[in-house]
Amino acid sequence: MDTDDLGKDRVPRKRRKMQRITMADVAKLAKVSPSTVSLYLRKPDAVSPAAGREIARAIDHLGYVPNLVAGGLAAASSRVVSIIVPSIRNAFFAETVSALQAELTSEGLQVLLGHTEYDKEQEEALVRTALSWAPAAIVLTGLSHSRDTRKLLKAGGIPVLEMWELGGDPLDMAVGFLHPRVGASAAEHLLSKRRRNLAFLGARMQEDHRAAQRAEGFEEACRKGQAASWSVINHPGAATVEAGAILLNRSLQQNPQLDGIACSNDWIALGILFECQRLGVAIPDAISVVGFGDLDFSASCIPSLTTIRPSGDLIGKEAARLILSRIRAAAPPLPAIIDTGHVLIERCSS
Amino acid sequence: MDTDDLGKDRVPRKRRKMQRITMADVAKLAKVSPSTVSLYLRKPDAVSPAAGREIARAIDHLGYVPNLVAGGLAAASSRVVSIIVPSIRNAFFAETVSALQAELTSEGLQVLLGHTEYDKEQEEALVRTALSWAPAAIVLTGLSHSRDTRKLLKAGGIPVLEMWELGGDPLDMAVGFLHPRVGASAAEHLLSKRRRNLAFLGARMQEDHRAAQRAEGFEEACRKGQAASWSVINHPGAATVEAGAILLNRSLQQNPQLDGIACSNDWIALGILFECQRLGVAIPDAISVVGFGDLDFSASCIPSLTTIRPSGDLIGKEAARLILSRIRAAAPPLPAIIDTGHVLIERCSS
DNA sequence: TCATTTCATCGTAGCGCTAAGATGCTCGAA
DNA sequence: TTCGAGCATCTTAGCGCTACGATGAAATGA
Repeated sequence: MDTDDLGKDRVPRKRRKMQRITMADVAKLAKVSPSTVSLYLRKPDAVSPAAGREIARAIDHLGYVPNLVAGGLAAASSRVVSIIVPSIRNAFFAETVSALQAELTSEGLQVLLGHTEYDKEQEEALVRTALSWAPAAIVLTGLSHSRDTRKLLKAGGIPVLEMWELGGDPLDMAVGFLHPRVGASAAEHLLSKRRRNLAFLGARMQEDHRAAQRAEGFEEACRKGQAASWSVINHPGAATVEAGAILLNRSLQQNPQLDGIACSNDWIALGILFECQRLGVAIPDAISVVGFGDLDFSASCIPSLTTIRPSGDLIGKEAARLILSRIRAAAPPLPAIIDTGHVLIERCSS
Repeated sequence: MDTDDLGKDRVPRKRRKMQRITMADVAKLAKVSPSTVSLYLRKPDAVSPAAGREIARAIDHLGYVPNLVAGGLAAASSRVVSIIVPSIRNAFFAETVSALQAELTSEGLQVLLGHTEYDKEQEEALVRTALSWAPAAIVLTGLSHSRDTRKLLKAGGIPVLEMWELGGDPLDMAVGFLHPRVGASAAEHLLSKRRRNLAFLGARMQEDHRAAQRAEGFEEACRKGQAASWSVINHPGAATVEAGAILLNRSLQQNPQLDGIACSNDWIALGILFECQRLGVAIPDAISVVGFGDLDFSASCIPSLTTIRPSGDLIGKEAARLILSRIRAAAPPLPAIIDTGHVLIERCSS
């Protein structure tokens, strides 16, 4: 049939013809209206069992996949939680993200991930795009953000959760612990082992200000305790096993009396263990070592590592709990702050 | 009559009054039409410099944040790439995701993350939700998926990329390497070191079938080479340092002649290093060890680890490259397959 | 000179869904 | 019989944006 002849009547614009199966198709097949399908999908109990069965059958038959983009637009909020961490390669954040995601996924929420590489401007850009998705919530790492980031988030009216750090002034919710206390615990432990010449060895502390906070807490405890000498040494690169070896050599050079080391994380501690083995320095006889993180290897290495466990997993779980309760209940924005604390695990390296 | 009718029901429905700043607000302030603003945002070169300046100023002044949800709906495709990996805690995938994301973010694409925990049904559920977002592309790990997953993806009409594995029949694009070849390389290397009683120690191989493939390649090479004896031992739990210790003890018990070990990854290898130190077994004199992964610590541990580097980073970069070219060019769906290969790095443990 | 092309800009119809309010329908009470 | 209440279901108006096609002005050609 030649439709061109009838071309004078209003031709519907050619539009990208998504052949996708829509809710209307399901509705037609189930012999109900689209809104009943929508209702069924959101609150199955609100439709009659008979209609529900029909709809379920139609969905199954057609292989219907709801379009969450359209849903998000209509509902002015999407089933997405945006998580922004410094780096997903970092075992700490990988653990937290993993736990958080497991909890959120089971509630039908998706995770939109971003990493800042410890760059505040990058973070701001990520927050901006995250907001473009009208997420159900935004999770950030730490309490320190650029002024514009704070402004964006305050204007956004979206639940915000800051994790892995406490002690400052959270935008909304916060789950984490006090990093200065971690540094202090390490120092106090070393002092209790009659170590008097201490050092805090950290990496990337110019950017990772949580590590810097641990160093500060360490120094503070040294000052208050009976330490004879103490210092903080930073390696500008990433916190790796190699960095640990470099840091150990620098610190021994600086103070041959050194007998107690706290590390900004367990990778560095492991590097120190290896380097001491290489140098013939006995651990813990000559030097006690305390790590941070309680990573996978910390219990199994030689000697096993005394370390401080921050519970990245618990942070993720608690964060998920707060977010879910906020999303469900639309609770008033009372600042919910959860301190997950830290635990010093004494093993053979101290 | 008409006027009566009009008069009485002109009550506009109360609607969630999003106070959000929209493109129309920007357009009004910049004294252009909304579509010009949209055009400017998508193709800045297509509008006149003068109009562009005005629009940019208006955006800045209002603090306008585009609504990507609406954009995605209108354009029938969102600026999101969905990445599904077994576990983000695994350093391999963390590395790849990180690289992939860095590349995609710089092109304005977001990453929607999911993890399957090596469960095919979980993967199917994730693919389903991923499709609900009408993503610009979907990235999966491995070539092996449930039948429904394959069906969903083929029907989706969305670019699909499978990574970290080659050798099978990809759905669309694939970036990875041949795992059997990795196992074979390890075996050949051990044989070249005059090791004759070999073992492949792996973890979670009932689920991680890429590790199982490496084991198969290892056995195949043993069979073809001059190996006197060989075996494959699996630890059902996760691939950790602890698992390495357990596996070493089991394999020594099984074959005290053992003089060459290949591991399904470097964590296990590290566990073997520690356990050998504990048992007083000299590496590489008594036993040669080859790992897989070339992780952070592999060059620095004692002895430094001979290992096979799979280049998770490169996989991520190449994957991003393929996806971007596909999105931009809407190229015909010729299967693009990239082999990133692997490199054996000889160090002191063999 | 007028027709044609080029270019920036505009008007507007959806994209697929949600949610407020409207509409029936059934049932019990008046 | 009438009236509401209670409930399932439907109608409809957007959500904010993109992309198609139209418009009008300037540039070019014959």
